[in-house]
Amino acid sequence: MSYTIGQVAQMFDLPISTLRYYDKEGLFPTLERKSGIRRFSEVEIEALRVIECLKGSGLEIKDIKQFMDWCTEGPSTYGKRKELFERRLEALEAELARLTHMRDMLKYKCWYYDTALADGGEERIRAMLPDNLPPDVQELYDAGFRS
Amino acid sequence: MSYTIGQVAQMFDLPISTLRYYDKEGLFPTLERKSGIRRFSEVEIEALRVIECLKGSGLEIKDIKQFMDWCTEGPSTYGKRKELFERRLEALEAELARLTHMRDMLKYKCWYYDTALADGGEERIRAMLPDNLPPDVQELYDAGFRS
DNA sequence: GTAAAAGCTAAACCTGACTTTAGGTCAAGT
DNA sequence: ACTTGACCTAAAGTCAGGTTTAGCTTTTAC
Repeated sequence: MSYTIGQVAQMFDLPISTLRYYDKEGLFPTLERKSGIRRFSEVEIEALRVIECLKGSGLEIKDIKQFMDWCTEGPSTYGKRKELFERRLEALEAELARLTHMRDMLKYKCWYYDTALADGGEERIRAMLPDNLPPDVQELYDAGFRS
Repeated sequence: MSYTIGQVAQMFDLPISTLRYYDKEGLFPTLERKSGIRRFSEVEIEALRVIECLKGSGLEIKDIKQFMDWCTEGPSTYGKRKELFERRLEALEAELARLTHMRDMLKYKCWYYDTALADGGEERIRAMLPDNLPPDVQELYDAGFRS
């Protein structure tokens, strides 16, 4: 069973141009053609599932291509694949920590403008700073800034 | 007290070109000049702290400019500023959820290749799928894919 | 007073991940 | 046979967020 590019585009809700772009970037190393027309098999469908996943974790196209090539190359590349995921996991955990911090900052800003709006001015809040904030807001404050 | 562009670049460890770019994009609405040369005051220094923070939370330059303009405009814009931060907070929480899911997927992939490497092949893992994984890995599996 | 260092602008260039365009080929239905 | 729709390529365009370049002017140090 094989699919045309249009069918695959529908299945994954992707523009056709994106599929052609992925192909051009080498993400479907074993993609076959019949008189010039691409025929996507289960292998490419599976590859696309992988691509969506890896993309979502922040990998760049060239790294995804590298991974695909390693998969084609066989068991001798298990180590490299593992390292790729380990590096990505480390980067993603750092990003999660950073974003968690940013979320606290944003919560603080929401509280700040909520209060300013209720007060009609920033004077009362500023008088609370930096040590007389409500306890739950105090926790957020360290992530904050002053504008 | 005022600073030259070079001094500010050093303070924030930013290229001079970036500061000029921010200025061109309108991020320093009250920046003064003396015979053509920029003089950064405390206001701009504070603006830069804000910029770094907002950028880190994922705001685009044009939204940061909007925020700066609202700050210049005064208390009548508290509501708009609050909404900006609320929208950003919502987007960031969605992103955090997504990345947490991706982290689990990556953990699963690390386990997968770690095991494949120890086994010298994927056969044993594949025989465990999808229901006979170790309990801690099983938790990660729902986030996984098959390659 | 002069030379080097630091500042200035406009405009072109860069990267990543696509998208659009222009012009041509292939396949399916009538 | 012919039209229509789906497919093809190469190359150019897009967007964000800068960076680089070329050619000036201003400031600083001696």
